[in-house]
Order: sequence, then structure tokens, then C-alpha cells
Amino acid sequence: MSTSNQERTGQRIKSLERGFDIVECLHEEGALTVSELAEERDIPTSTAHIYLKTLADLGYVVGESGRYELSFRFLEHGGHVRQRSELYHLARSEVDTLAEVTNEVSALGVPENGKRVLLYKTEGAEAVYDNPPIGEYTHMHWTALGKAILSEFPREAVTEIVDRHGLPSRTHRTIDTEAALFDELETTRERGYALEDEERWDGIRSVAVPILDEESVIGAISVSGPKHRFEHEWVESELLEHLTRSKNVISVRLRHQ
Amino acid sequence: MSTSNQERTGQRIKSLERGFDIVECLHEEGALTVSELAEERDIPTSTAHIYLKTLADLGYVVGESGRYELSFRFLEHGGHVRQRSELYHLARSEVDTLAEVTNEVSALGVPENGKRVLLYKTEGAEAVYDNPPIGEYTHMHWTALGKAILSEFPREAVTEIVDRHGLPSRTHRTIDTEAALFDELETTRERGYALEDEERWDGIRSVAVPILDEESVIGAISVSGPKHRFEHEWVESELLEHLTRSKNVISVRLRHQ
DNA sequence: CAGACCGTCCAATATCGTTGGACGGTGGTG
DNA sequence: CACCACCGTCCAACGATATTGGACGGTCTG
Repeated sequence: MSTSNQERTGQRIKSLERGFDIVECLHEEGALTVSELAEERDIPTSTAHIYLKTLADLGYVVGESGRYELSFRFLEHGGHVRQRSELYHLARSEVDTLAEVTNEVSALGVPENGKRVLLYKTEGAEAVYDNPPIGEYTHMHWTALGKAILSEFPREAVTEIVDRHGLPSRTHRTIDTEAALFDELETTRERGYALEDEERWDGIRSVAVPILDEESVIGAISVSGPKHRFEHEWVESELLEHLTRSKNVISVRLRHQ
Repeated sequence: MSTSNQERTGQRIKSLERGFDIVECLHEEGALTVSELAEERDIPTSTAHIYLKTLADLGYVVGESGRYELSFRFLEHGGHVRQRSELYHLARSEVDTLAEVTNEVSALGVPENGKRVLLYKTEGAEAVYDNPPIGEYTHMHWTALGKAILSEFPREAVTEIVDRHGLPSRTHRTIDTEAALFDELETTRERGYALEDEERWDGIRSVAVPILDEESVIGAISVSGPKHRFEHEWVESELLEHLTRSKNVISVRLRHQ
């Protein structure tokens, strides 16, 4: 599962793993009672009870009349981590600008643990579909941001990521073989931008360009919207101009620290 | 310390508590090596090592050449929790509007665990000072958002919060006695808005109004900026009109689900 | 009023977290 | 070039503690 590059040698703290497993369960399921969690994870209710109480004591879950859910303490840490990110500060105004001039949704993504994290996004005036939330962690291969980033990764790194996370499908257009992914990444690298055409959500297209810091990718910026507004001509003539301009602005800022 | 309302009876998982203690250490200190963490928390390096490796395996910390720091997985959970918040969606556009018409920083805050969480903020054109990040968890008594929320809390709840978190000072204007806090909260309740005058940061003022859902506070919205732009007259005549209008818009939306 | 379900608590057992110390690698210094 | 200091990693033995089934009391439903 994750025995690829991360050395799995040595001892681990099982209760900590279990604790975060419960956190992830609450993430997926929302508010749960003690017995619902116990059933969900197939553990005794007494165990579920002790873990939930511990997490509640620590403030990481809050209990509303018997139901427990994740608290905003995760947002506290997450917001703080983002605040420390240099790229976030340098790219923010450009993402805003992109959303304004295109009227679509613009976003900033970075790689982490072989996935793509949404660090920031701005919704333009015509953005209607429900956007993913800040912090969204998802597979690289079905997003424009992810493909833009992967296209600048060394081949072994891509292989490793595919081994680790696989290539699940979301729509009939999702890239689902390693060979097809490498083809796509080569095309992406050659033309300088990534295009995602309903590979994750039906009816949605995205265009993204990678952001480099001294030869290595550190993230990407994108614009997404309904397919019918993302005609080839508009993308090539107008959208890409905005995207590359923003990319260049950010690159310059990076060079000047 | 926190033995007030939260029942501290029953068993807890100590390794989970220690794990989150390490998370909080990394939050405060930033990237740390194994031995730095060991010294910081006064634990053997072998113990620190196992915990960091466990957290790294789980993806909650990332190690850059021997230094470990919190990953964006916290932002993943935090962003997701926020996305589930109804108030966030109902209030967002109004916070944007407030920032636009005032040119200052506007924010949405909610109570959790006796503190105030920053759920959303927008920076107006003239916002210059470094804003707190999304998710910021801080004491209620030295923020306008917090005082607006507290002003609608029952007396016992306020006492309990003061017992739990105390009334630390940040500037010479910070409210530091329970009596003064109750006076301030009464004034706030009577005039319908909270005013924070350099009680947390020198040179910064904030004005906030509470948001009620069927008689009980669920949050507050605010506008903050440099003291010299927050003259009494402007606040009373113009700012408050915007704030109460936004508050009413949000209240109406809440009533219609 | 009975029955089902739930959260909480308890006590016994065995698991597993804890620790000092050993080892090998690295970087700095005389 | 050799020495030393420091650091991360691993190991094994001990003792702490996570785990579990079951008991208890409360609440809601029929």
C-alpha cells in the first residue's frame, strides 16, 4: 500500500495510528455517535468511547448531544501551515486576478505526499458549480493542477506515485493506465500547460500551468469551469495568455524571494 | 486547567495525547529535528523518533531533510469541516461585501471550546497589516468577534470560559478582570455591537456584531483596521449601518435554512 | 411496563509504548 | 588525517497502559 519509498521499518505507535484513523472516519462520515463509530471501524464501543473522549478532551472533536465530529482545530493548524507557505503569499493576488479576468474559478495547488493539495482558490463572477474546499487532497492524475505538476516530475517519481496511490477512475475520460499517463505528461510538458477535460467531473474543464522554483516544480495555478465556456480557441488565445502572465509574475517574485 | 465543565472522568489514551502534543509543538516551533523535538518536550530521542515516524507515515508531518513539520493534511480536514458549516456559506458573500464597501478587513468568527475561531476573512483594498490566518484560535476577551459572541452567552458560560482559559493580557488595554469583562459585555449587549480598541494589537480597532440563530449566538462578523480610520463618528454613522445590514441579511438566510 | 439501545465505567490480561544504550554515518576541527 | 561530537536509527527488556467483555443505569419506543 505505502511500502514504496517511505521506509516502513521500525516501530510505530499503534494508538496514534488508530486515533488518526478515527479522525479520518469522522472526516468521511461526518458526525457519529460512539456506537456508529464502533460499527464503522469494527471496534468495541468501549474502545471507541475512550478514543472519542480523548480527542474531545484535546479539542479535536466536538460532541453535540452524543454525536462527535471534527472540530475547527484542524483548520487552526492547516491555516497556520498555509500561512507559512511562501508560495501561497506570492501567488494569492495572481489567483485573484485570474478569477477576475476570466470570471471562472482559479486555484493554486501544490504537491504533497504524492497528491495535490488545494492551497487557495478564488471564485470568479460566473463560477457556479460547487468548488472543492481549500485543503482538498486528491489524486494528481485527474486534475489539471496535478498533471501540470507531474509533468515536471522525474519519471521515477511519477512511477512511485502511481504505485502508491494507483489510478482510480471518476469519469469515462479519467486516465487509468500508466502508459496513457506518461503520454499525457509528455504532451503537457511539450505544450507547457495541462488540460483536464471532464476527467474528474462531468462537464468541467480545467487548464493549469506549473510553477517552477529553480528547475523544480513547487506547484501550479489553474482556471476551471463549465466545458462549453472552455472552447479550444478561447483557451489558446485568451486564457493561456492570462495563465502564463500570472505564472511569470509568480516566478519573478520567487526569484526575488 | 480544564477540569471545569468537560468531565475529566474515565480513561484516556496517553499516546494519542502525546501525539497531539507533538503536533502542537510543531505548530508552535515550525520545522524541528528529532533531537530538537526531544529537547523541547523533554523526552528521549528514541521516543521522539518513533512518534515523528508514525506521524510521517500517516502523512500528517512531512520531513524535509531531517526536519519535520506539519503537513497540509490538517488543512484538508479543516477545509472540509468548514465546508460543512452552514454559517460559512451563508455569511461569506456578506463578509466580501463588507470588505469591499469599507476597504478594511472583514471576518467571520464562531465560538468553539470557549475560544473564537476565524472561519473566513476578506481583505479590503486598504487592508495592510498582517491579518491572522484562517482558522486562528484565540481568546474571546481580546477580540471584537469574541466579545460580540460572549455578550450573548449566559453568564455561567462566560464564567466557565474565564475559568478555563483565563484572561491573559496582550496590550495595556486588554480586559484582565472578570468584573471588567462583565461590564464590557453588558455595554456590548445594550448597544448591540462589540468594540475592540487596541486590546490585542497596538493600533488596531475592530467592530463586531453577533449573529443569532433563534435566540442563540452562533457567530459574529467584524470589520478591523488601523485605529485612525476607525473614528467614533464613522463607526456609528457608516460602519454600523453596513454591519447591521449584513447581519440582517445573514439572519434572514438562516431563517430560510 | 417491558424491551431495546446507548453511553459509561470497571477490572483483568496481554499488548505495546517506553527507555537507555549501542551502532553507524556525517560534519567540523585541530 | 584522525579525532570528537552529534545525530538519527535500531534493539531488547521492562513495566505501563491499551484493550476487551461485561455490568450498570439512563432514555426512548411501542
